[in-house]
Amino acid sequence: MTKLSIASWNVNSVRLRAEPLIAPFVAKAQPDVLCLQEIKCLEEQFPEKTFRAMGYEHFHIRGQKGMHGVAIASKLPLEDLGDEAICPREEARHQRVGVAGIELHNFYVPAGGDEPDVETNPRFAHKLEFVDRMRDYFGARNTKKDKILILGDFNIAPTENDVWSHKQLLKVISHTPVEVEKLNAVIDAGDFVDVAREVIPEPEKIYTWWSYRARDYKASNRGRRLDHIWVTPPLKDAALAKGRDGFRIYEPERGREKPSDHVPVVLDLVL
Amino acid sequence: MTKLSIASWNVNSVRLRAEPLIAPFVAKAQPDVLCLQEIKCLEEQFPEKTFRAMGYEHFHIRGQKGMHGVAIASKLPLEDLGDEAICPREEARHQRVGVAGIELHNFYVPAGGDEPDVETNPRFAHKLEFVDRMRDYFGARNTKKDKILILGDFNIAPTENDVWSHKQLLKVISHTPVEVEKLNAVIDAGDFVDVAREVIPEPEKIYTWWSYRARDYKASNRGRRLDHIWVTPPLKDAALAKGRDGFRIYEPERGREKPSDHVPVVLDLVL
DNA sequence: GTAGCTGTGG
DNA sequence: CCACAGCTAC
Repeated sequence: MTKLSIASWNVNSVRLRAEPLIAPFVAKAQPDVLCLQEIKCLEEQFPEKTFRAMGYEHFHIRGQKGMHGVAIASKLPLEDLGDEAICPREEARHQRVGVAGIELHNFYVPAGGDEPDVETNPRFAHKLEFVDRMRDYFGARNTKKDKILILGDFNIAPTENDVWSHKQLLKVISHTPVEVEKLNAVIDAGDFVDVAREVIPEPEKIYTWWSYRARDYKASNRGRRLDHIWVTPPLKDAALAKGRDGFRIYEPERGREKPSDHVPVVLDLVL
Repeated sequence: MTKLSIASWNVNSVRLRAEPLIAPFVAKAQPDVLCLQEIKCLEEQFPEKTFRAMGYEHFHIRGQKGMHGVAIASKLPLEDLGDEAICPREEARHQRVGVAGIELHNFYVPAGGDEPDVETNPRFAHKLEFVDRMRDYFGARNTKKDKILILGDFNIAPTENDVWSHKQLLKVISHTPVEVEKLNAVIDAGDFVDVAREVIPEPEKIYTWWSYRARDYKASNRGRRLDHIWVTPPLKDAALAKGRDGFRIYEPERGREKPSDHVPVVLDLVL
């Protein structure tokens, strides 16, 4: 019976957030594995020293100049499982490692631009194709037997209670029916358990992201649940063992000085 | 017998420095009049509120979008003496006010670009013309009788001991012979007293600026004296009354977090 | 609103 | 190295 705690956080530039935001968070939350999205730097620019000072010795980084990028910092050794066909390596939106006997996938799904129309907006087309490739990949895996945990910024808020206003967001990318349908197809293809909704059932609202554009994110509270942690059936008991206490959304991080627009989500697995 | 203390500081963006850099400096040094250069904002963007909180109620601002710009914040009333023909108002490099019976000029002399050649570098030509216009202006004034104080970032280090290496800077704009000659012509034309060199004689080194490009400004100490305070003869006794103690260069300001590349210089006048 | 980019200016 | 501008992206 060991506890493994895994965090996911879109930090919107790791170089800007490491010292002032991520380090204080880690001092409190102490996750064993920290999965980041939108690191916005090349691998060689990742501030490893700062993370070593926080107690992380193992790294797996997929970076790009200035945009996107994902990284995993871990207290436990990471096993390189090789690249998968979900997106080209240079897109720096996906990485896969083995940790503590679990296959861990960290995703930064494309945001998709403004217009929810694949004819006029190639970014939206790219987003939908990306999610289709996730579906195809996990559909081809033996997810009923393999211990797989996938997480990250999926940039889609699937249910009515994952957004502040279902009605007002139906035509806003992140909550359009076509995106929601495709995300649910990934769930079905991989037999995934959506941990957040398992421990915090509908109709309770869940948000992990609040736009920078609001003057006071807390007052207007127009959030969305864009960040997710899913597990395959062999990990379901481990993920739900601690119930609601085992899954935490660190909402106060949104209220810090110079915050990310996303907050960390953390899952304690009891293995 | 009243004391009037006047500061000059090229702050390299007043919006960025007001709260974190200028306010703490003012809390210590308490100058009555604060003359700034390179405010890098329009008049309406000047953070007057922050300066009011520091005790300054009177303002005279010459701003431009993003570049250059000079401003005077004062605890004593400022008299608008009107614009002078030294540079077009929109260039935002010069202002003139009356304060405590003194005519005060605040200058931001053009930097002059890289190549010290008027044929190939129009910025250098502009700088030399600017200094010529200073010479012509003060040459036409009755400087033997009028109480005039001029200060600011003159962007010229006149003497060998105003730079870390006379030899290495002879062809570097700020210390070329043609610039030094023209700056000395302003001194002569206005019968000015160079207060710093009066109270800190040669060969002592004096610097007010250290490049951002040095990794450690203090270790390499490759400074230049680009910021000056000069007075006409009727103010000489007032300016020198306190001797060396009356003229201070706040060098530690260069070592702060996010500093300007210039440090403040302050003169106490005994009137 | 925030943070990258390239380019200019210092 | 630093800070604008104007740009793109989220």
